[in-house]
Formats: sequence, C-alpha cells, structure tokens
Amino acid sequence: MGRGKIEIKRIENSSNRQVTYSKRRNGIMKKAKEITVLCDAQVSLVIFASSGKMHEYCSPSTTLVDILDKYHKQSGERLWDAKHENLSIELDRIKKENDSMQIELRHLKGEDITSLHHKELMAIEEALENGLGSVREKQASLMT
Amino acid sequence: MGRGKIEIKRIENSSNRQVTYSKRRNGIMKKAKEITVLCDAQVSLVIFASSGKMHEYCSPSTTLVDILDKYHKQSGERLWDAKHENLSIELDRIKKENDSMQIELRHLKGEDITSLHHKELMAIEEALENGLGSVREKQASLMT
DNA sequence: CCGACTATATATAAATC
DNA sequence: TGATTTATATATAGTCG
Repeated sequence: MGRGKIEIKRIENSSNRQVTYSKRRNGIMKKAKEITVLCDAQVSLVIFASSGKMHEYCSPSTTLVDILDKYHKQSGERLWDAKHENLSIELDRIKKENDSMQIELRHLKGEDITSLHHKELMAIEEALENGLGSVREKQASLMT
Repeated sequence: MGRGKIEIKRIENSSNRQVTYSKRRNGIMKKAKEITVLCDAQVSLVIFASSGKMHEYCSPSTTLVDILDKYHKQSGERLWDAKHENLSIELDRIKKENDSMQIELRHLKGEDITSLHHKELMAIEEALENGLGSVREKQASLMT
C-alpha cells in the first residue's frame, strides 16, 4: 500500500527496513487499539525489532500477566512451568558441577581424604607437586 | 475503511461487532506476519474476543516463551512469580560460587598465576604444602 | 536520519446473495 | 447466518525538503 507494491519478503536495504518497520509498527499498534475499543477485545502485542528494541501494546483494563494467565488456561500450554523447569534443570546441573569442584578442592587441601585409596592419593599428590612447582617457579621469577 | 466511516468506539450491535472483530483480527494477524517477514522482527500477538475465544500469532523462529523471556529482561517487569525469581537468584549465586571455585582450583594447579602477587602466591604455596603434608601422612599410614 | 507529503495498495463497512 | 462483492477509508512505499 503505497506508491509501489512490494513483495512480502525481507527488505534488504537496512535503512528502508528500519523505516518500514517503524511505520508498520505504528500501524499495527493502532489497529490493536482499535480492535480493543471497537470489539472490546483484549490484546497483547509484543514486538522486537531485529535491533533488539522492544515495543508493546496491552489493552487497558488488563495486563500482560492477565493475558498470559488466560493464555495458559486456554492453550493448556504450560508457559510458566516450561520456563520454570528449564531453570531448575540448569540449577541442578550447576549444583552438581559445584559439588564436584568442592570435593576436588577439599582433596587438594588434604581434607576428606580418609576414604581415598592409594591410587587416588597418588593422583592428588602429583597434582599438588605440580602446582607447588609452578608456584615456586613463579615466586623465584618475582625475586628477579 | 469501508463504505462508511466509523467512529472508534465500542460497536453496540453485537453481530456487527462479531463480524468486525473477525475481519480486523485477520487483518492484524496478516500485518503481524508481514512485519515479521519484511523487517525480520519478532512478534507475539495474543487476542481474546469478548466471548473469551483466543487467537494468537507468534513469529516463526521463536516461541512465546522466548519472547516473554526477552520481554522480562528488557522491561524488568516481574512476569514470573516469586518462586521463579528466587530460582533465578539462586542460579546466579551458584554460578558466581562456581566461577570463584574454578579460579581457586586453577591457582592450586599452578594455572593462571602469572598475574598474582607475592602475598597471594605465598598463600597458595602454603595451602599446597599443607595439602601435600596431609596426603603424604595418609599415604604413610596406608603402608601400615 | 527525520517528518511531511502523495499516489497507490490494502483493509474493511456496508450491501448483496 | 456466512461468503462474496463493492465503494470507501486507511495504511503505507516512495519521494522530497
């Protein structure tokens, strides 16, 4: 709708794309407001430009959270739970990583080693000797 | 836009309202798809009719969860509940703990120590000596 | 890069089937 | 009712300052 017809495909010229983006964004926002008023609908509209900038519209009389809540109920899709689950999984993973580092650290400090066997102790001893070697070398170099 | 101009206020005739709703809903959906393609934007659009029926559009290449996640980051608004927020705070805390343990481990292994000063090196050296002492003592006791 | 300005393409209100 | 067809209102692509 304009001087010339355009195909609906990515606008390659980046400044044209930006201009079209902001014009059309305004257009959609306006339409969203209109349908809200004309048909008393509830609308939530969130747009991210490729630049990462965000714009949103949400009908007055409601909030994004309300709309998502209704969405949640209607679609049966568990938006929150899914998000929640991902976080918990990551938390678990990192906690495990944490635990094993903590054990390694304790061992290197000579703690909690009573239950270790000869082979494991040898490995720790070697690691400590190597570390000590590096540190002493560094110390020496600082003495110039 | 049509045979007659209309004011932007609630359409009182309910069947007209319904008709206008579905026409305009289609229009907005189409516009949303177009801006997505033309300007590679990411769009999430959720509409509830007054009847309670829902319609949604979400750009391909993304999901509502992704968009909400970005929304959350940008707006700083608390879309997620308190429980969720706590999880994410804990995750951050544990990640930091993780990082500092990783650094400590590296130092004990003699890695990444070039930027350390004498005092710090001394502390590490002492820790290593202590560890080595404990480990060797344990080794000796195993030899019965 | 912006806003203002058209000429045209689209969307859609009302009419019609 | 609901789909299709107009006649008109709007949106907007390209242009200019």
